[in-house]
Amino acid sequence: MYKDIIAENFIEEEILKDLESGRSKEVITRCPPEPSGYWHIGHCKAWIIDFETANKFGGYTNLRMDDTNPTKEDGDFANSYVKDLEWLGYTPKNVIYASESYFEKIYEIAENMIKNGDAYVCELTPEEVSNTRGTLTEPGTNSPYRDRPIEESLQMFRDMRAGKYEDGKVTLRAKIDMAHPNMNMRDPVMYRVMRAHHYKTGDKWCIYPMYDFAHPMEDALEGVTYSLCDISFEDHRPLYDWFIEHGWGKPYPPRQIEFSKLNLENVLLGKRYLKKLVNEGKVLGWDDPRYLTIVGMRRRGYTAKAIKDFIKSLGLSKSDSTIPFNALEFYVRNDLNNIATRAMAVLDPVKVVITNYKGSELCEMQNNPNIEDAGVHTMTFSDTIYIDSDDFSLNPPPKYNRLVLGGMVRLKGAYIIKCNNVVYKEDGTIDYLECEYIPNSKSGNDTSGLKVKGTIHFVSADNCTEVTIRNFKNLIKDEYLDPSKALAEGVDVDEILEPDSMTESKALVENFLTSAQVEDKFQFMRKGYYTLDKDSTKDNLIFNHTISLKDGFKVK
RNA sequence: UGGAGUGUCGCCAAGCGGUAAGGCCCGGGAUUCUGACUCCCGUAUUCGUAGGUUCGAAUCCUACCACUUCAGCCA
Repeated sequence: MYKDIIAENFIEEEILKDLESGRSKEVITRCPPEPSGYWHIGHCKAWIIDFETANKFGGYTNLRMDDTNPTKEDGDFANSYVKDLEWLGYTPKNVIYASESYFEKIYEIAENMIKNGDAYVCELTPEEVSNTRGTLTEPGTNSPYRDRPIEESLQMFRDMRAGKYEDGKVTLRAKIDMAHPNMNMRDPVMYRVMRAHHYKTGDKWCIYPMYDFAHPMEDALEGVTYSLCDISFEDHRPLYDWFIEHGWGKPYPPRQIEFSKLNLENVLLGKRYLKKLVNEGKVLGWDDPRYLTIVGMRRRGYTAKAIKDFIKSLGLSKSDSTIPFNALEFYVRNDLNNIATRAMAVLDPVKVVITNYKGSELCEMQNNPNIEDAGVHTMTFSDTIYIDSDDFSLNPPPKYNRLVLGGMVRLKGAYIIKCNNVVYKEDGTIDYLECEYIPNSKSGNDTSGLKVKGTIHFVSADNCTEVTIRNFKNLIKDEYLDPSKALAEGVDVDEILEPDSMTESKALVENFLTSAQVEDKFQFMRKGYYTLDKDSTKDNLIFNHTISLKDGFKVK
């Protein structure tokens, strides 16, 4: 059944080899978040790989909360993952809480390992453990408790569970090799004493397994065959394999394979920094449209398809890479172009009076010219309209084919107009433009024979509503390609933040937009893509500027 | 002489001994009632460096160089 599968990346190649050699029989993966923060685009890469890989080989993926540290976790996060995954279009086969499903079994495995002489209870303090670990170039030294009798360790471990030791006093350690060149193999801690209320298991446990021990056991107990993770766990693989061998020891063991993580230029992803900005009120929340969290991107107007297409376009490798932000934007525009409803919106209005026209009439407007059956909606053309200020110029640059004094331009979906006069206010600014329309030039019925170079958008005074637009710039100043690194090096948060990265402005939009629902996506013609924000009220619609259209017009 | 990993176009990335895919970005052109979309065309004599093996190497061998990463009772 896998014979006709063609591997498209190194992970799939490895899987294929395993399947052929009989090392594994099926492809079951897991997406294992620790419920301690919101997901961002970096996590997305991992989840996409987990789901797409399993799916390709006819397997499945579980969502498993890797909740082994109660001091950092919260059930609300766990719930958010289920929602995020659903939005991304992935359905986990099972939603599992490691604490709830595996803690008892992992404990049993630990006892067995003690009995087999593979683990011992150590009474070194955290500081002593650290001091005896050695350095990158020097071996560590054995714990004085390393060779205590098995029976003694077993009893002490049971006492640990029974709550007879204070937090931090004792640990269960794997007996491996304190001189191992890989620091992870120098008798790593398997269990620590920690009295903290767990969001799932409450106060049932006062000892909790460490990630390095718990993860492989969870994978094995769950039947996961491929534990795909980012490259930072590469050094842990020997330990993963050691625990599988000494703690599990059954056929078809799970295999960990690592891939490089996603880095984006100029984007802040560090959990603690995102949290800091949220707490200090510098952003709207975890779902701030400037954040690359799943909820943030969603609120901004990015689509799940765009995010997935982007990540898939990157390919899969183990080399360090940092992707320019515009690579993501390409896929956002691409998808939005296909699904966004077209609408007219004037962001900076200039009033235009059509001197040879009275009243109003309806015009048809395609909802989406790229989709055959997207239908049309009507808008009105009348004697008073608004156009955008940058579509009119008194001193036009070369090749400017919008409206100029004495020139003609087409109003998208309506008539060709000619500007005859500019009426000024007392302060010298433009009050309004006097234009004439060409009667037989209506879109769809144009018999004027006129050819105009430009087409601009407009909104009719009798058919428009004022709305609020939220405009975004990158949260981080351009010069900080790696903001997390800058922060880690001590640069102040306020220094790396782009001032005024979110601004509000007003716009005049077609009336039909008043029936838009939150997250509905529109293309404001010739401007960009906008999404209705959840902060909208009946009287004040707020549109988030998702992304601009590409602008091929270059002055000079 | 700690360990592990990575080095192919500005950014990603195929390539798996037979003579450098593709995408993004960029440049040029066509089309256009969105200066969008779409469509053409262009962009590495060269694969971290130096040797070697071979009829033939980005692919094999040797050495070197650069970068990333690991010393939580975090995950």
